[in-house]
Amino acid sequence: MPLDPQTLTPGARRILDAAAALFYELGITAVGVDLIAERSGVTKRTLYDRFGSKDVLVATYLAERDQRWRAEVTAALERPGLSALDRVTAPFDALAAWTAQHSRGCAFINALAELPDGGHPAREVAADEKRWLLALFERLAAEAGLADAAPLAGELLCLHEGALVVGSVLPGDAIGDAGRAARALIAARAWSG
Amino acid sequence: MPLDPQTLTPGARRILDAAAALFYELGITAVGVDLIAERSGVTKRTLYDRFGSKDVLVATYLAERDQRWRAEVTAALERPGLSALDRVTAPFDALAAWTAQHSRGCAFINALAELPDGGHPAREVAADEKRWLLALFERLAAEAGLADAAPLAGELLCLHEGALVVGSVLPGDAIGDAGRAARALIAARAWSG
DNA sequence: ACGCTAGTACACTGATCTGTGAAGTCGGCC
DNA sequence: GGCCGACTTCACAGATCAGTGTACTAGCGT
Repeated sequence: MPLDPQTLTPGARRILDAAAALFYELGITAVGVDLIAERSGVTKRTLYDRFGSKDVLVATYLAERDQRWRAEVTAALERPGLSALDRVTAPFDALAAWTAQHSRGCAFINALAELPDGGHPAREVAADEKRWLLALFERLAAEAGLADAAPLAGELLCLHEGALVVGSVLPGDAIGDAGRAARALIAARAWSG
Repeated sequence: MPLDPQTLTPGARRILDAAAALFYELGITAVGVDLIAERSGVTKRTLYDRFGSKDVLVATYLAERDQRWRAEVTAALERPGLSALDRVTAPFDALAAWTAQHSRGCAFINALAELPDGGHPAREVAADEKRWLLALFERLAAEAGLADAAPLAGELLCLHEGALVVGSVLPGDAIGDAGRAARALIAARAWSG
């Protein structure tokens, strides 16, 4: 349902960039297509010619953000010198770097909060991101030889998402807290398994 | 800034009840005052006579939800036969019961996602709820004689909020996962401290 | 009889919302 | 030359947005 963010016309590129910034900072429902068109230096007609609807534009915004976030995590995993156990908590390191530039919390969580309609194309994109991270945690835990990789992955995902939420609401180092807790949970499994 | 949800006229009561259901299910920005008035069997004039603005109505909605949630947690803490360690994870038990009736996630997180404007009266209500829970975790941990109660409380809050988010997005028992992780973190501290 | 509070009825403002229709411009490509 | 894709301009639809003004009614306590 979303467009491929890699194959966009120049106008569509500017539209998506402007929309991404506005959606994230002000909220999806609160931002109208008129504002996006004005901000990207493009007419509303072009916006609809390229994307067809606001819903598709929203889905494409999340799809591109998902691509970038996965690339960030992948890069963190490819850092040299990581032990198998270090790799399990690498997404928390990526998250620390990510949130330094994105202070309004998780775009996917925010989108899900704003778009309760189960049929909205953006919901599937957002849910996919969470599923991907859960599967990644499970794979990394299994590769580290940890027992009960599946339930551990669920626990790590909770810590991860919670850190994202808490960090955007309260002062303090929520991501540091979560990373520390993740290492403690992993250490407990490493001893017993 | 919010009204006292305890001292409402009959009309205001119906308005708040209808608004709470609609805000939670459909989102705050997506719900207009006309719909709230119609749904509560009251004219829009009455809505504005009672609440003054939509923003105050939103803040009052969150304030009442906060009251009810705190009562739920307090009740869970007063169950007989709880050890001091059990009490630390009691909010996770309350959360399990709570989410059985509220499937659209955390009203406060959702509100913060939708209302980026720092001046919105509802933001302070939502942030207060998180601060209260963080302080509660710290108090319970200290009462259980656990070392480093403050950082532990931060970790537990991440697990708690993460469970709320993950549970509303993916299938599976996120709250069970988080509760198990919380007990593991506490056990690790109980041994060392 | 008086005033106070709660609420109704309803028209109305001005702005904004998503989305469309029709016509025209521009450059590149075959 | 001919065509196409990208984009512009502008008007417009129909709905909805938050919020207001005015005039009215019903009940209650004093």
